Amino acid sequence: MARPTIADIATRAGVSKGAVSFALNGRPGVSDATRERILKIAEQMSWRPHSAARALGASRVDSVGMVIARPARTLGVEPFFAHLLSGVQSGLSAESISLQLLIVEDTAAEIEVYRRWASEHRVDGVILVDLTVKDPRVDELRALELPAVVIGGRGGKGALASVWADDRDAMLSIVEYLAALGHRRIAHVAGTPNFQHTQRRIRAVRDAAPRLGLLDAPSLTTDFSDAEGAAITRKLLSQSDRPTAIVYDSDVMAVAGLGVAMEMGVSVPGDLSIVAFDDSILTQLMHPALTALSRDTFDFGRQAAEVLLETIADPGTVINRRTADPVLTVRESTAPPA
Amino acid sequence: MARPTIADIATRAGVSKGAVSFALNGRPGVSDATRERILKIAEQMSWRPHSAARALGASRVDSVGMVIARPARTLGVEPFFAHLLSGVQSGLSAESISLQLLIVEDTAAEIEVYRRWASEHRVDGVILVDLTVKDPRVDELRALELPAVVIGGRGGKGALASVWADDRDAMLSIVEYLAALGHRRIAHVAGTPNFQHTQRRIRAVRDAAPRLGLLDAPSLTTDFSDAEGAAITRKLLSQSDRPTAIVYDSDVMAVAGLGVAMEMGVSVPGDLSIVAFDDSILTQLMHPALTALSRDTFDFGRQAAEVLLETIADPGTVINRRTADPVLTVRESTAPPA
DNA sequence: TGGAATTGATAAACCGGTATAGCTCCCGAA
DNA sequence: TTCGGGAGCTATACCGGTTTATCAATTCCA
Repeated sequence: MARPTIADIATRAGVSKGAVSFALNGRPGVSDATRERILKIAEQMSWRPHSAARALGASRVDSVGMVIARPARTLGVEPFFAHLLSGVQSGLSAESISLQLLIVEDTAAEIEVYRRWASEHRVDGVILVDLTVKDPRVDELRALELPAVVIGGRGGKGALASVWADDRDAMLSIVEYLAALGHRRIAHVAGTPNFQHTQRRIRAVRDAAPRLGLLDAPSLTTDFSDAEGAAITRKLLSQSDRPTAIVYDSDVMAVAGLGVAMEMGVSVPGDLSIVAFDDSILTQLMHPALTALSRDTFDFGRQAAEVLLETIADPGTVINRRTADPVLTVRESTAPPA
Repeated sequence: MARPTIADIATRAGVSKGAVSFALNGRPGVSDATRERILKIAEQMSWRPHSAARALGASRVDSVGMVIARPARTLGVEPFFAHLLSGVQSGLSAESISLQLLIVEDTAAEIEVYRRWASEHRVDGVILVDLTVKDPRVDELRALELPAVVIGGRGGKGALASVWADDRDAMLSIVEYLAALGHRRIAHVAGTPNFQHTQRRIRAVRDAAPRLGLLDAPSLTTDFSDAEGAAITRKLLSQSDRPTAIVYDSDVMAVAGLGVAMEMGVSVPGDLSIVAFDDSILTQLMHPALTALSRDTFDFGRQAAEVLLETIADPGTVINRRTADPVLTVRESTAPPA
């Protein structure tokens, strides 16, 4: 028989549907002997619950969603999301909860997706990335009463659950490392200005500058694209008092920056040190290989999944979990200034 | 009222549940006036169908699945999947069908996922990538009676629906281009040997060699990783009669190969021409920028989604749709041999 | 020993839709 | 005038689970 139902099992076992349901879900109401018998029959018939049927009765669908609002063009290159996804899945697979992934163009579309998911009961909760300042998604999700966890940014005033790493400390460790090498003119090619993590990193650079005796430490924002990363690098390196070190907020921009430096005849690390705030295979493929800040992105995803499941189970408590600190991996692109 | 049901609408409109269902689904059974009235009320109450309820009655869940069986480590770098995903989604969004994405370690795990999805009725169909020779997934899916479409490889003897591009012609165009430049010693760093597209590309190179008067045209297989791409390049460039041109089956391997060449003091394109069989931002970030074969991956995904939906609607007919031919984008990494 | 509490099970309602049988009008044709 | 038939709608079964009310049989305790 294809796709048996609990009614089939009940018939075969000579009991009622209810008894079968109790047995399969390990809840009281049947004797151990009967439970044993029912389980064996279910196993034999290779029964599996019909997800829709279960979702209709109990009101959970055993599925969570994740929407990424970035143009697909800038998305693919970064291993970040692939690692994050794998991590999220490993965190979900234990409970055999499935993941719905959606890539959309902008935040408006993303919010639209949340509304649809909520009204169609398609997901039990969602995972948020790229939190911005005064992010409209936070209020929206609260209004929809959709459990959520924010990746990489504290939920802020107890709003949403979150999983985060200390961006500030990480950025400080980079700047301090460069300062210790002797650099005094450090530039920071930052990401999208309204992302919270961008702001935190910019603030970290600004705060550290006087303490470390930096002559100049401008943070220049971009849209995270290789094109803008390259353009800003060109501008920086054309200045009369050009920086001796540049910190990039993503590995892709760092690679683009390296290309510009080579093109302009600026030797790396001789004339310019380069650090990427995010590690991946990309940075290792380059010549010279790039010094980069490594985060355990997989673990990040895994923990986000865990926190989300806890939040779904108990929407009352808001979890803010801090993950392992990122580590600076020194490679060939950094050296003392000439 | 939160989350209204059709019963709520029925009450408000003073009609029965059935009438509401007819009206909302645009089927006969209600007058135009009544339909109008019901639609307006549904709109006012911002009603949306409960996906589980709908899935239970009609037996479709309006959701399709895609499993990628590659270690996450090698996955992220390639923009290929991100573009493919976006394309798939754009093809699905028209019918507001959702996508379940899963990244697993190997084919065994992938098949396990299909079994689960089938028995739990979680998806209406699946999209297959990376078809291998004698792929076990084909028989499995047939046994599960799960509609499927294969991306980038003809389904083979009418088995599964497919969306494919002509790998053979594409590879021929690359080799012919290099031969026209004057290259006679061309190497091919191929991908995983048991992938069907790998075999097709290898065969194309082998068949073209004598016709174009190539002295040597070895195809060397890899696991698609940057590490193996680099290792094989090192070996090739160490030979006494080293190739004057290398074709790589992926952009990541081409980038790794370029790195090795630079490291060994082999100038590109002076001493060595490099072509990547797959384009992305990566190839453009390099110096020199890599000549690469561009495929419209987004469109590929979109068409796969369309074909899958047609297959789900009518499982009888097997569609084999050929997509636009790939185009060779010539950049700085190719030139006549020294 | 009788009544209360517990155990093991059943029948039936329910979740929110879809599908179908059937009922009531109303119109036109014989 | 009557009957057939279609339009418009209702009532109800159904999908495959979960959950609750109910009930009989047993155990417990005073």
